[in-house]
Amino acid sequence: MAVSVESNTNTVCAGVTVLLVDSDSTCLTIISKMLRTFGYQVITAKRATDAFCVIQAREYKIDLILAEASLPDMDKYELLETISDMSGIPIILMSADYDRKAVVGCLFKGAMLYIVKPIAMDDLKNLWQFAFVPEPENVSTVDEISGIEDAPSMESATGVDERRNLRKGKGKRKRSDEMQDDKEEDNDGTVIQKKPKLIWTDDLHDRFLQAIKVLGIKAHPKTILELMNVPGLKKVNVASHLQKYRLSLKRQQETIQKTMDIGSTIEHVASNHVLSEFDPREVLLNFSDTQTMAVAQQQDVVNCPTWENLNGDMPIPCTDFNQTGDEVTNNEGLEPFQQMGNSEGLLLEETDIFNDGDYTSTLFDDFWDW
DNA sequence: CGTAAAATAT
DNA sequence: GATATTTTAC
Repeated sequence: MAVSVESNTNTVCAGVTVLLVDSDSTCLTIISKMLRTFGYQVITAKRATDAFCVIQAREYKIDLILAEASLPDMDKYELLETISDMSGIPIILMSADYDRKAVVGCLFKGAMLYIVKPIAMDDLKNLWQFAFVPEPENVSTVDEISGIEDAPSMESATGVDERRNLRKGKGKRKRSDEMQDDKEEDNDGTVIQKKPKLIWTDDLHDRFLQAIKVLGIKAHPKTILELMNVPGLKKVNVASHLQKYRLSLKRQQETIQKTMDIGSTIEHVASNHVLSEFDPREVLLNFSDTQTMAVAQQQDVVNCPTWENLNGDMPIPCTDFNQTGDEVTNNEGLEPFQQMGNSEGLLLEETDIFNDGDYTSTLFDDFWDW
């Protein structure tokens, strides 16, 4: 990494490679552009897991990481800890909220700097300097001082952990005006991370569908979960999704009934449509390779119409159980998800797509308020 | 444990 | 205001 400190402002940062991590496409684009005008080399990632792939692949020598603090798939403390464990690359966080506690917490957890969005050019101009700050020898014991709870370890790669369930007494939910950030404070002052919301991406949903295809319509959450074999996915997640799935099935069936009542002429056409064979898309679920990341990002948008693209109604998946409810029994020797690789790509809390302008990313609430 | 319904979040 | 997801209650 040759850093040329030239008098030309624009090339001050030449040679410094920044890994930019932000789930928000617009942020990613804008900040990336800004960085490049200063001469940074920029690699982008939309999720923490993607960032980890880039780091671990070591295809690039990354000098600096600039990451959004509230990534959908991992909380900031865990992010800091994981990255410093695996690379020691200096990390700079950014966030739209000016939360002093979060800022200080992140600094104690090893962040070099915490920038509050919106990001200005001047914020980025001198960041390259952090690439040269030597790593501190012992980072431990900081936690005791700061009183910040240990971030969960990498075992739960998705940032989904049980700590919330360990709380004493399930008191009432917090009022929404207390639930600003992704954390809350316990009565002893311990900062507790909230579980990010799980997002059922097309891929995750496909996996769910395939599990159901194998298990039959009366599959139960537990078995579905087992068959799906997605790290970090919880039974409640599946149960909830199953509930919604059944609802949408019911709705479909009802509308079908109606159309059949109206005219018997179209009857057979309609049922043919509904019962069309489930489309087993080729193996697309592997997010663990670096090379698939770009593909994955595109897939999020381009993929076949399911669910999100269908106004909230789930697609009818397969013929095996639609009408009869009979289970499918040809699952002998079937290991449907074996070859799909471990799907690390659990997406939490926020899609990286701008979906029909209904909601824009929270990161840009500053600019477009509702 | 599973499901339905209520609550919350976005 | 709708919908997706979580939490609660049974």
